[in-house]
Amino acid sequence: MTKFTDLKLDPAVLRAIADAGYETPTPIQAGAIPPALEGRDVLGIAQTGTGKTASFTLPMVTMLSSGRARARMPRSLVLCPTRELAAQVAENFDTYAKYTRLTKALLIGGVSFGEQDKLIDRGVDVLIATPGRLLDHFERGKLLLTGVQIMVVDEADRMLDMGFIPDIERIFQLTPFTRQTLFFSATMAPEIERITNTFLHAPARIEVARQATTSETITQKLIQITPPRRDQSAKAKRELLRAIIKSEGEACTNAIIFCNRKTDVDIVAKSLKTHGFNAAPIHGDLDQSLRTKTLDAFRDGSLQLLIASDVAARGLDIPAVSHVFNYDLPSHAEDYVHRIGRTGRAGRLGTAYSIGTPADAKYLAAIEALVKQEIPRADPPEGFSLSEAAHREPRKYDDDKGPKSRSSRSRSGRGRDEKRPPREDRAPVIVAVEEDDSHIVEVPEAKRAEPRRSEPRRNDGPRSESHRAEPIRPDGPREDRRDERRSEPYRDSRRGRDGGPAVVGMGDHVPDFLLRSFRTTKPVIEDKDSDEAPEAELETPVTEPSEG
DNA sequence: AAAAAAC
Repeated sequence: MTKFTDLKLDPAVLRAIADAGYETPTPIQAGAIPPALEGRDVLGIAQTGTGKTASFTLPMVTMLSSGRARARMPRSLVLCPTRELAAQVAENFDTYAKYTRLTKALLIGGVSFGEQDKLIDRGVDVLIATPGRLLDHFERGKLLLTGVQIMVVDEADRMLDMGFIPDIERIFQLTPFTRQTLFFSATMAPEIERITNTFLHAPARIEVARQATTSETITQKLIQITPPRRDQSAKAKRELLRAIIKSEGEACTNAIIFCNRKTDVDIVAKSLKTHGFNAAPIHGDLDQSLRTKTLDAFRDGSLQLLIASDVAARGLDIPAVSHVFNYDLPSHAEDYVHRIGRTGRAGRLGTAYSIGTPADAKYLAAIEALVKQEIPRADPPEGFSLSEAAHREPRKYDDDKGPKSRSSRSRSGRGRDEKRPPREDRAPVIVAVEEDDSHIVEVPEAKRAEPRRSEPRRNDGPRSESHRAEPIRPDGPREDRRDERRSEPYRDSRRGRDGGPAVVGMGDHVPDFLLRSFRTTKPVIEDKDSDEAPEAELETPVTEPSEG
């Protein structure tokens, strides 16, 4: 098995890796580092949690260790979709560049320009940025990108979701043609494919899925309630959430509670605090310094419950949490996987509860279609009852629609499916979860991937016509390069079966834990009479959001 | 029904 020491990394980097306690690269690292060190472009198709960050950090530190930065001309550039991810990449550089003299700057929004300007002026080897702030600096004339030798795009598909692609294209065009590009995405949506065809040159393509093992340690439960009135739904969900947290007792050492909307993040956080829980919100509308502080508190254990939007669903380096709660079922099915993947890491046990209401039926269907598994149903904690006349048994609404929840629930998956099939360009079913991104994880040989089968694609036709935004490159017209790519051993697996060992990974692998049948377990209630509630619960209801 | 990111 390959060791880091076999990878031609700089001795200073190897020392830092050894200090961090790692010996064996993950599949994405083993696949991406050698071509990166040869100066080739890399297209890494990998999820968070595969050791992706180190797969570009390590070769970058190695390649940049000779040479020196000039004022305002960074030698390399890493683009990340969120501020937290960018900060995390920066920490990664600190870890692996500690025995070198490389300098770095973190350019993210929400913090003042002054410090960032100073660093840029002095000259940095590595610039880590979110696209908006980077372009902001550029437009202010503080930054030259013509010295960029290596450019990394991290989580490209998320950039796509967030509408960053025009910015990314622009940034590509501001950097020299001769740069080396390391490009990472969890999926290859057509738009992503277009970008890579346009800006990557004969990339080595490495594809891996997350390791399945630790997912086996996640117990999933879905608790469905049907509030009698729609405008009571939020309140009922908060009550249920509290009841679940209490029923878990000591087992819940720390948890992330995901909501779909920022307003709900605030409301739920406030509600939990009011009821005496140690809780704090995090989402994109909060001040950056508060975001950082909250995350730090959660990491060091002084904060027990983190209520989060999907800003925290992916990529964030958060220590293993005992529980994940989906206050809302996510509207993007893949986010379910990302969210519950925040628990059950590193072989520890984790529990993921989701709260469902009739309004979430189509989200639930999409999630279960994606993971090809029913989420095990569970009853609300014993003793839980909705306030007012709410019942947990689904019952009909007062309008003339009739009863709809119970019978439609189990079937809704299939039925919905036909109407709205999962988009083809979505992720292949890559599910599972495990170590955080910033660590290098040892993957047992047995867990390594089988080669991905090439999958039939329906329309390969006119797509290539859309590559008109082609920059002029010194190395000749587009056709030439396309031919070159065709003879490339690492080329796109979908275009040929004889590509050799190009693809490493388990892209279509469905982890065992999703295929085995679940036992529906009832929450264990130790003390049946535990009605005792913090006094706050009785007196301070949280203001109901105006709904509808 | 949304989140994220620039001021």
